[in-house]
Amino acid sequence: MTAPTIPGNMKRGRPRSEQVERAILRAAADLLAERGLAAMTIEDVAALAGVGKTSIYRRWSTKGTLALDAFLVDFLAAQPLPDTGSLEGDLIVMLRAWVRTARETPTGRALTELVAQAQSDPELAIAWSERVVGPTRAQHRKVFERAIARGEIPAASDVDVLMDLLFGPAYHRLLHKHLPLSDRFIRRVVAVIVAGAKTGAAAPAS
Amino acid sequence: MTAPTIPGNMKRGRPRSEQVERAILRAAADLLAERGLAAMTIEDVAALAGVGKTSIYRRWSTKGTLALDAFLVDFLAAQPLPDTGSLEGDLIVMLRAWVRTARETPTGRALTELVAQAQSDPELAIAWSERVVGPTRAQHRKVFERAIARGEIPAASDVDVLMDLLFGPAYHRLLHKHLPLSDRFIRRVVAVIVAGAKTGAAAPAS
DNA sequence: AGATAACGGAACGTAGCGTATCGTATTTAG
DNA sequence: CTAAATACGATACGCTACGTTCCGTTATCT
Repeated sequence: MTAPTIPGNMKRGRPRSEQVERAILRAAADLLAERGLAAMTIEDVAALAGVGKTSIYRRWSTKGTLALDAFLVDFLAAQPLPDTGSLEGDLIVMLRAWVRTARETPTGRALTELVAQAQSDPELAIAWSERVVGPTRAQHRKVFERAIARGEIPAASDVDVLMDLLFGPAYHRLLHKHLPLSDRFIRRVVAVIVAGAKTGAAAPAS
Repeated sequence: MTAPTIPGNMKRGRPRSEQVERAILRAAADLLAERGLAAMTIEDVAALAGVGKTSIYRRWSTKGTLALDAFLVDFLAAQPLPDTGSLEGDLIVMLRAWVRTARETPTGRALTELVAQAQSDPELAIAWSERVVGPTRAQHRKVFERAIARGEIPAASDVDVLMDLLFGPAYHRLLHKHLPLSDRFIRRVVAVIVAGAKTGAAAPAS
């Protein structure tokens, strides 16, 4: 875009400081964990990081996308790709890890607020979809594909629907808070999905 | 509380006007449908209703609870209690009605924003739980209890989990927008739940 | 050496919230 | 009929936080 020649290293002025970037993300992560997204202000992030607001707005256009970056690495790193040998075992491990992150870690508590913010911030909605939903689902898909390869569930199973059946109820309880995300809940959700999938109910016929 | 005597009609000054209340709710519903919750301001509602901001704050403490009242009646009225004779038929009717309301009606479009707002508005969260989630689930529960009475699914089935399996995936797609709320999605979600429930996978053993 | 761009700091305009204060209108109690 | 109580519309206010713009300074590339 900017350079018609070699795209390597021909930017002119002072380069952006990686140290500044790290300080901003660190401060944002701390404030996010401490107060939540709604109470985290850009001015506070700048003050805590010891930088000017300018340096934040130069890198992130909205509060939501900054929070997403502060949230992203830790969250994704906490989502395992299990291989217990059975679909049921794998799904329980994945759902337990998600619930544990969402409920017990500081970064996980930002989960609900980011989903909420994405409803009125189009840029965040796109980033959320591309950088959280996409990678997460790509990883989960592997588990179902291994189950298909093992012959546990029909090859024609609608994996997208099965993934929604797995995490939809979990997000549901997290966002509506009507019932706890208990381990019993996890086991029963997985049991119904696995039993239903094995009958071929998620396959094209229906 | 206020009267130790007859609680009937002993309030002193000028009573609140029902006409004002209706005008506020009408204006709020219109602006909610037209612009969404985030872009709806209390000042606009007051101007459109032809009332002072005072009259709004006298009745509702936050923007969220006002929007909830403007949203509530129409939404609940659009959720049927079917009796097709089979669990699968009933669930498909209910989920189709929910999806249709959420996707195609002006009031339904406020659904995502209300859930979002409830994440940072404790009063709205309580009201949402009591006035939307509670009544909705009470109605859905009847459908599962009829299926149990008919012997379609085991009597010990965890109906709460089954209801989360039904609406969790729908909210999931609505909020994350990663995939469409298609009729095929509805049929497959229901098929997996019914098949899984019939095997007894939602019962206490698991 | 000179051009370029990021840096921290500060000031600014904007928006919308929720509160307070007015004079007016409506109702009940006595 | 009078007085107290409360709702009414209107307006002004203080507050917070956003996102922008300017400044003089600093670092890097050609």
